[in-house]
Amino acid sequence: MTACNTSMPSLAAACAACQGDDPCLPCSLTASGDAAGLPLLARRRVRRGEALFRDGDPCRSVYVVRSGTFKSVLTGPDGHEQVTGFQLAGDLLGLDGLAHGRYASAAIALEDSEAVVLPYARASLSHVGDLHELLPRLLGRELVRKQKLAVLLACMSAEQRLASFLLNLSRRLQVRGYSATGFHLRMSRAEIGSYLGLTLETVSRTLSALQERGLLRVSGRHVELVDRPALVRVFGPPSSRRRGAPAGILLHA
Amino acid sequence: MTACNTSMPSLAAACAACQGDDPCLPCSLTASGDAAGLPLLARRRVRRGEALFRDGDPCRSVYVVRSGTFKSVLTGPDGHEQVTGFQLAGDLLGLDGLAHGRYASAAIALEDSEAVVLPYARASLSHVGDLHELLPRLLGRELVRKQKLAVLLACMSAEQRLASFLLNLSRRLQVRGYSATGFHLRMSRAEIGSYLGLTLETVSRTLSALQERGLLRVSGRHVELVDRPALVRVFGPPSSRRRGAPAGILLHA
DNA sequence: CGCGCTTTTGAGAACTATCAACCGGGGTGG
DNA sequence: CCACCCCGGTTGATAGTTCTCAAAAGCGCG
Repeated sequence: MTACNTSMPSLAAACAACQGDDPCLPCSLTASGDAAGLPLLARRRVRRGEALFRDGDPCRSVYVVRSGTFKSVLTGPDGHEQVTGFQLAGDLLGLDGLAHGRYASAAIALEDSEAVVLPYARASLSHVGDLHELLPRLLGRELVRKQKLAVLLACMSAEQRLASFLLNLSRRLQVRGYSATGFHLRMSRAEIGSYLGLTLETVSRTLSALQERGLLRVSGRHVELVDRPALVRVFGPPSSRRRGAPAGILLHA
Repeated sequence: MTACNTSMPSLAAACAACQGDDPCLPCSLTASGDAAGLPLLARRRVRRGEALFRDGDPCRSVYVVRSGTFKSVLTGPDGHEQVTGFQLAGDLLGLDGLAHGRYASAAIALEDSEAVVLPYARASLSHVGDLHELLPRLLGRELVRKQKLAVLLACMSAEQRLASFLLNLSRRLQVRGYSATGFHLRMSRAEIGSYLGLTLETVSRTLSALQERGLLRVSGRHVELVDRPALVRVFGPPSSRRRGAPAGILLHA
């Protein structure tokens, strides 16, 4: 793990979820609110299946996942759900509410989870280190991620989407101190499919196919990445990418 | 056009590109840099095919399109391009550079264009009204747009993608004072396809099909939206959406 | 222990990509 | 001035991927 080059020296210590050289909200924030002389930050416990907030709710805070897993979902009038993201410990939630003052998506806990509340009133924000400083960078990072997701959806095959998803998840778990090769999916096939623009059957079938080829092993929601290089090579031959997608624009990179 | 509820009263006047109730960078900014007591802002002229900036360039400014049209593109090592967006007058460019200090995408002019430079040094930004205040909202808005694009790519058919694209373009042109029913496409079929995750052949075919059904008329790059209600109805029957996509999550909404 | 939900697997259909040929306009150069 | 070429767009035939519908198996949970 590389150093955290955030502009918040008071929060820079003990940054465990800092990925690469990106600025980040250090884990110290999620671990103990009053560390480094910060004011105590409220937390919210959310049980599996419950919502941290719903789309349409007025946005008065953004959140940092402290523990557990969330999914971000858009809900249509007909009740159908579209998953727009999965958030692990250290990830931000609710940034899309900054646009119009109302959350654009709901945050649902995929297991019993906890989140730190970052009130978005200007006065409160100034208290939280240089969050005000940092916010554009964090938002920019989310923007880049959504952009990568859009590219993935625009030009990757089902197999490539799944490989990208698993490699991305693997890396994020590793950064948090979990195994990079064996892990437990907290989301259903249907949720994965919704996120990746595939049906749950295609997700299941594609996982089976990857297993058949010896790239990984799946048993229900447990996944073992057996042959990581081969998984990366799924994107390899430029001709295997649909519509000449730029390489290196991958979720896991 | 509704009122511009920006928090920048000094810039709120003469806001022509303000869409709906979103906060915006008023056209006054793009029209005359020194209006409302602002410092003169630099402009850059970019000729058709030229780059305002390229991916990888250090990000020291964001831009507002003053006139013309741009495309945002990611370029792979193999030279293939992936279009990630189209920007018209008043739209922002370069926000994805705020993440890591380097632009994630290049901005290429689709016609002779001009852009206002907003230096991103803190000192400079403070000069530009409350841009510092406004930035999170603008970024949030971009985030929501990219999210909608991802949803579109995840669960819409080719026909729905095209309809969404055209309706969105129509609305944006209308807001800028152009005809909402007849307009000129500044981008090629290949660029549209790249953006929408389709091949250029499918774009062409789908446009022909929509014309065949009398929903629009196309001749090269000229488009006439003949039956707008029918175009909206393309999304209508929930069963016609792939994978139960949430309605109302459309680009043109 | 049975019920419901998730997952797997199959067969067929639908959609879109791919390959290929053709058309048309605009600019270039003879 | 005209022929030619190049580029963008259109259209056709075909193949491939993914969706849809369907049934059965696995698993957790009351």
